[in-house]
Amino acid sequence: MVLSRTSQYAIQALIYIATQAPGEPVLNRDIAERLNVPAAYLAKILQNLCKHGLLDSFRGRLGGFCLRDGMQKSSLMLVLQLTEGPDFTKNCILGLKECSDETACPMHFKWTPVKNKIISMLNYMTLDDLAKAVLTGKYRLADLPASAMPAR
Amino acid sequence: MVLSRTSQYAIQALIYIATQAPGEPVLNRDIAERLNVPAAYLAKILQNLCKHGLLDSFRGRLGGFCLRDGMQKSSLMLVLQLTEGPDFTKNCILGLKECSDETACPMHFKWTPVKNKIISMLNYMTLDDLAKAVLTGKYRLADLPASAMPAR
DNA sequence: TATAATTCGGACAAAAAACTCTTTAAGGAG
DNA sequence: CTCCTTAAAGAGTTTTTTGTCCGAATTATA
Repeated sequence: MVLSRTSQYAIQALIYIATQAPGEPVLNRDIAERLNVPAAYLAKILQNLCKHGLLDSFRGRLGGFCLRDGMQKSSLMLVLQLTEGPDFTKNCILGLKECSDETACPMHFKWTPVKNKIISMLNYMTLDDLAKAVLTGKYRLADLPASAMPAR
Repeated sequence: MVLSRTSQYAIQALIYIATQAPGEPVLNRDIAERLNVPAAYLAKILQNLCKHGLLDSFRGRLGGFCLRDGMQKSSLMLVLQLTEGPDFTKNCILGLKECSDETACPMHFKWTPVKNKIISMLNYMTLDDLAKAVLTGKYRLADLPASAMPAR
């Protein structure tokens, strides 16, 4: 339901970076390990976020990724527009090319208000908020690794 | 956003069948043409819906597909559980294997109420309702074919 | 300057989703 | 019984998404 793996990885990684000291580059390897996602794939995703200006990257020793200045306040909507495409909220739930108040699919008027709830939620939540939530220790950013699973 | 092509085709086809005279089998070919979707692919989808008891199918002359008795009242939720898998509403938006009120991802408590809106909408809408809406002529079940596009 | 650590970029591979083709079985009508 | 029409079933193809690999470029430090 709802998000591609790429988007999920992107959001997780951005939140993780936002929990770290700002200005201190975070290693792709560390993020991947922490989130338990494939490092090489994650690297591609982070590179893409760099290109779009959300992250800064640094090569060589002491390199890594960090949030570009000000981007702690980015909404999830902004992130998803980068990973899912600029109009991922514009699509008709039944896949019609044309679906608007004037030329509506039979679900349109029921779906639109629900979609608007999703959109406001995504606009409302920022990386900062989510990072703060994680830092309280009450929330999980990734599944526990198998090694941390309780012995059955 | 939200649904696979397979699910979209399934819903469109079911609504279309529900708009036709009950008990009169509808040809796969006709549905595909009407909805402008690949016929061979649609056939697979309809076969699957048969296996799960939503449709009845008949071979040979006068053959085709029709809604199994009573299934006009099926909710979209039921349909989607067949096409997307039985717990497509259970997944964490960030993709965590474990995400519940006790072990929550940082989006969990914001996402859950929105997800519940989606779920009630899907439970609420039935094939019958949607078919009736289409029959008013105010809604479109498929994009206009290129041939029906206004000359530029 | 040499070295080690890191991202970058491109090509490649595997898996999943979307879609096609071909053959078979079944049913209705002449 | 035969012919035509239809869905069923299975294998195969294409496209997209996800994931891997490797060599090159960049940077800090010794």
